[in-house]
This record gives sequence, C-alpha cells and structure tokens, in this order.
Amino acid sequence: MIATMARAATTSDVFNAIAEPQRREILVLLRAGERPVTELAQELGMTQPGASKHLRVLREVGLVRDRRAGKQRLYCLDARGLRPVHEWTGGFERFWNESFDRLDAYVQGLRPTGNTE
Amino acid sequence: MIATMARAATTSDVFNAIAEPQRREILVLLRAGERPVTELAQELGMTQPGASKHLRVLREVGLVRDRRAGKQRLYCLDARGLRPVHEWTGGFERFWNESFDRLDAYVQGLRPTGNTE
DNA sequence: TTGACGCATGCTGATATGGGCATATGATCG
DNA sequence: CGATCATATGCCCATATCAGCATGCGTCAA
Repeated sequence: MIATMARAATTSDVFNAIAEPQRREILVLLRAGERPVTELAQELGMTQPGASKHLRVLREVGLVRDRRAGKQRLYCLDARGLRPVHEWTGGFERFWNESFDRLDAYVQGLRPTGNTE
Repeated sequence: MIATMARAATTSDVFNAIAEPQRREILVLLRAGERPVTELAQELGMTQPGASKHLRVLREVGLVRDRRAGKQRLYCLDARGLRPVHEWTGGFERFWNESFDRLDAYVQGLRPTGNTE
C-alpha cells in the first residue's frame, strides 16, 4: 500500500456521504419516517439498485438504519451523525453574520451558492 | 453530454468542496485571517501545488477569495457559502435532540421491550 | 533585463464513484 | 418446494479526483 490514494473513501466520512445530492434527498425524505427502498427509489426517480447503493453509503456512515419488515427493509433516519457537520459549519457563523470590514462591499457582486436543500 | 457522469463536479457544490478534509482544514486556518498559499501549504503539510488546487476548488464555490499582495496571493475566508450547509443540517436538529420514541433505546445497542408499535 | 520567488497549471498514474444492468440473496406465500 | 416480491451485489464504463512533479507566468529586486 504505497498507493497514491485518490481520495478518502466516501463510505468513511459523513461529509462525503452528504456530498451527494441524491443522498441528501434520501435523508430529507426519511425525516417523514421510515420507508422501504423501492418507495424511496420511486419518489426520487432513481432505480432500486441505485437507491440501495446510496442507502448503503448512508448506513455505513451511520446516517440511516434499517429494519426488516417482512419482505421489505425499512430505512429510517439517524441524524445524529449530522450534528458534527452542523457544529463544524456553525464554527463559521460569526464570519457570515458580522459584516466584515470591507468584505461586504468587496463581495457585493458575488452570488452565494444558495443551494438550500 | 451523453455521459454517465460519475459525480457532480466538486467545483460546483459547497457540499462537495467541504467533503475534503484538507479543504476543511484550510477553511479553519483562514478563520485566523488571510494567508498566502505557501504558508497554508506549510502549516497543513501539503505541497504548494496541492494547496493551490484545493484553494481553487474553494474559490470556485465561493468559500474563499484571493487578493494580490506583491508577489504573494493572499487568500481569505468567505464563509457565507457555509451557511446553506449549516441550515440544511439544522433541518435535522430535532432528530438528534428529541429522544425518539423508541429510537433512543433501539440505537443504544439493545433490544426494545418487544414494543414494536 | 535577468533572476529568484510565489503561485497556478498541465500531465500522469492510481483509485474512487455513480449509473445501468443482470443476478444473487432473502423472505413470504401457496 | 417453487414462484415471486423486495433488496443487495457484482460488473462494466465513463468520469471525477487527488497526489506528485515539472513547468508556465507574473512580480519584485538588483
């Protein structure tokens, strides 16, 4: 393993897990309660295998848990893993609240990412 | 664009930008104030080209801005882009605060009293 | 102008990823 | 047991990504 390691495995980090838009959508959907794979896949317009793969990643970082229910497997949210992310970003709160010296003016013409959900 | 698109470009999404541990470290360092590339590279134990590349990604999603200062190029934080992330994760706050009905028990590594609802 | 310095880029190699698809695995029912 | 739904996996492909290295480019000093 002198390898070059292109990137830390997505499966090992919550930050990476939620870097995927579709995985974020899954999490949002699961706020409404546990759901079987097929239903999630359908509501998000992805294939069943696709949903399963994303769910696996989410499960491996602990953001979701699964439970057997007959033939189905119900996935439910375990958002505790998101807390570190919330806190980490929170560490920058004062930097977007305080109107920087001249930062505000400087950046006036920029367009924030604005990707809210 | 018939492509299979393996993943949304990192450069287009803040979530992706902060999925990289080293980039997060850069952001943390920049809270202390603007810094030239070489200094960042040195403090984070990465090569100068490496730092430049990460800084580029951060710049393209708007998390940092740069300013010429003689031969140097000073990078400074613009954390506003982190706000959406903070808010998105915040949308899950109640899920890690409220002690779920039986979630708490369930997850604490034990079996519920057979009370499966 | 010539260097030296500071930083950005381009290129390569190894690997991680996500999507599509076919198929294995599991569980339920007749 | 065999048929069938519900999921998980394995494979392949195209692409994204990261690290290392060499090099291009702009700036400042002599």
